[in-house]
Amino acid sequence: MRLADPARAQRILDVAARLFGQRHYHEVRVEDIAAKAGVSKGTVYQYFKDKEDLYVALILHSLNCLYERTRQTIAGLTQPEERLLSVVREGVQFFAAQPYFLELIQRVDVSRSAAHSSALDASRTRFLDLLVEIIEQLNAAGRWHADDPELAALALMGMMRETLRWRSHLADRLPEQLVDLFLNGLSKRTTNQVGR
Amino acid sequence: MRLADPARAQRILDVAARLFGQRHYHEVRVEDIAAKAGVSKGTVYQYFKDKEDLYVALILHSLNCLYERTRQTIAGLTQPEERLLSVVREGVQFFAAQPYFLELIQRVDVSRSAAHSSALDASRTRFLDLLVEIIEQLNAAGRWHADDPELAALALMGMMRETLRWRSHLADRLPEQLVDLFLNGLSKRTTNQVGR
Amino acid sequence: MRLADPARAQRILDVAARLFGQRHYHEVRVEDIAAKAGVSKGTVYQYFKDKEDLYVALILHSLNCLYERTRQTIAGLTQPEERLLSVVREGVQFFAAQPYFLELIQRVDVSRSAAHSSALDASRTRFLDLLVEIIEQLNAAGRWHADDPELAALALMGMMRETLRWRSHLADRLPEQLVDLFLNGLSKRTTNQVGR
Amino acid sequence: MRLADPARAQRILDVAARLFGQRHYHEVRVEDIAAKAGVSKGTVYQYFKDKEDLYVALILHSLNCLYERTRQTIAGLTQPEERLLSVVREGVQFFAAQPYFLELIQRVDVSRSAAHSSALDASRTRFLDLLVEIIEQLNAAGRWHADDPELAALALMGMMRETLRWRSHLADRLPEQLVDLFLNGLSKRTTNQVGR
DNA sequence: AATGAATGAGCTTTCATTCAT
DNA sequence: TATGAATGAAAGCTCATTCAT
Repeated sequence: MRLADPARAQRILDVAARLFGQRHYHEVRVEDIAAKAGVSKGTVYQYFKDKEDLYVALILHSLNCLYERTRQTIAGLTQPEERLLSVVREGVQFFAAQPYFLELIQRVDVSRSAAHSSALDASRTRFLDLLVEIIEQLNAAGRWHADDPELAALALMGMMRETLRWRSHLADRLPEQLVDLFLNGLSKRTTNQVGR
Repeated sequence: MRLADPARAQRILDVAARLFGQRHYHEVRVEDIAAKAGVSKGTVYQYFKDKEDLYVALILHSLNCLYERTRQTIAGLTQPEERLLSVVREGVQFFAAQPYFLELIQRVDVSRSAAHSSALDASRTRFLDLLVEIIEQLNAAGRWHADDPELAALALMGMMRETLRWRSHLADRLPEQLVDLFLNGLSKRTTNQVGR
Repeated sequence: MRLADPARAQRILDVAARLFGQRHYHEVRVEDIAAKAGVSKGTVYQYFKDKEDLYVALILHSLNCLYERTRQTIAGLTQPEERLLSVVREGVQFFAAQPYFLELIQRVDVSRSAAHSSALDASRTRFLDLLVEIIEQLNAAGRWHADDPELAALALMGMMRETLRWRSHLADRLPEQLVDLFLNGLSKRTTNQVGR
Repeated sequence: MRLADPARAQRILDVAARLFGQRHYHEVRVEDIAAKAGVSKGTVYQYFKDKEDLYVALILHSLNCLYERTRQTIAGLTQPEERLLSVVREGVQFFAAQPYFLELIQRVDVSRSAAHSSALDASRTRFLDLLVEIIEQLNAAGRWHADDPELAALALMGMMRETLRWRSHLADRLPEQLVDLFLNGLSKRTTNQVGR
């Protein structure tokens, strides 16, 4: 039934994204989602098996959007530094536009069902792998070096998340600042500048 | 009369810390906390006004422990690089020992009460200020430079949080790795090494 | 969808009236009301915000019924003595039919909410004013005299309440007896008889 | 154990009288009574079997005080009119001094235990009989007439209760007003005046 | 298909009562 | 005897889910 009316399912997802971002899973009532989406409670259950199903669908859907968009953006770029900046830009832009989603993603632990858990985990890993890949390209280019690319990727994600959390209003310059910090740390460099 | 067992409140706090770390606030039942602490529901309410009070007390208590411990540790150190490493070490150690608490801290948003909110915020800010202070000392020492110390502090916290979340089993070398990454980024440095 | 059964709210009110009359507010469980009304707990809360809301709705509804009925009855009567007897008759009949309600009315003090309190008070005052009005008509007619009409009205209400409380089984002749007592007291009168 | 320390039991009763008068039985906590009486919860249970026992003891005790005081006062009076006025005066004074008690008495229905119920009923009846007796004396004196003395007694009690409830601040003149109303009703009398 | 009334398990919180000290 | 910490039954209320219409 999930496909009865895609536009309607999308509207439900949109509303859910907003509400789940504002309050925690257990604080958002299915009734509220239905009301704000302009449908009835029963309709929500026609498109989604249950509340958790809606929640997981929402996360997977959004993560997928971000992933695909980012993939496309970096496809046209050759320099790993440019790719890195693009990934960060996409991420910052995406989360700044949907601030609630930042919270949402780290609440991946709600799920009880194994199927859901692994789907979520796969989606997360896929995005992380994108970062790891780019870091390995940085290594390969010989201008930078990361002993442990995955650790570096995690660190970068953490930097994005935490600064966005408290600095979302200053998101404009954030990507450059973050990439600079990530690549150069606090070293008093004279060269190796990135991002104009 | 039966005398108030001083260990009892602590045991409740300990159990609560574990459970709130494993599951979300709304998924932890007061009854479970009581049961696992070996007391009755009523006893929990004798020590804490309500569930939120217990929750906030827990966070404040733990944050305070971490803060005080860190404060003491860095008191004896003169080099800002050493201080930085110590703070990260304390943080990593603390959160690795109580993994659940990592989740806990970023759920500071539960509280509806203004009093609680500000207390939590103050506690968070106090720890952040510790980091900012050290970063400013790094600046002052002339060996490093951060344009925006608070942003850098946030970034460092994010790095710690995210890597710990997924690498808590490899916490041993983490502090050095993180400080290296934070100070030097991915630059191919020959000098400015930290952490032995 | 299942259509809202208009009789259902009424059935809940009826059951609530009976139970709140038999036992005190705090001794009546919402679950019992639901069970005796043949609905579930949740249904009660669909029709009424909370227990107090149900309670207040109940009192206001009943008081209003009594008031309207009484107003209509006396509208067709010209003699104040007849009006007085009618009011008492309506009151006695109403409370004899719903004995529990007598208790209910004097428990108007449950409400903590200002809105509820004033609504209840207004409803009470409105009925009292009806009595005061009639007593003033008795004064104006010149056949009777009350120094303090409101005090007299209160006294009459007290007489009704107390006698009904213990004599509800003899409610038939009560209105005439009460009016006689109220108008003539214990005086050994030869004239001024009322109530045929 | 009820007699371990009469002064202490009395203090508990006093406090209980005040609290039970201000709020309903179920809204007064044993803990509050204990605290305001300056004893511990356990001590309350040393003097009274349980909460209901305390409650019933309180009512019986107070009713008894009123009864005995009234008995003594009217013992020296010969005219039934004077006796009547005295009874009303005692009642008004008693309830005006302890306004909470007015509420308390009509909450005699809390008790589940048959023993308690009958004790309370007996106490109530005893006071009512005092009134009935006086009314019969009024009849016997030939100056007044009540067809149904018990009904008249009930009516008088209701008048007292209801007017006191809303006019306790004007309790001074109330006894005379009530007795006048009770004896003469609203008749435009020229004689048969009572109360100076 | 869509609705929303109805359900009832489940949660927080209170408080009379007990009993170890 | 006095205490008050501990208990746990009980009650109010919520909300995900169902299903008659």
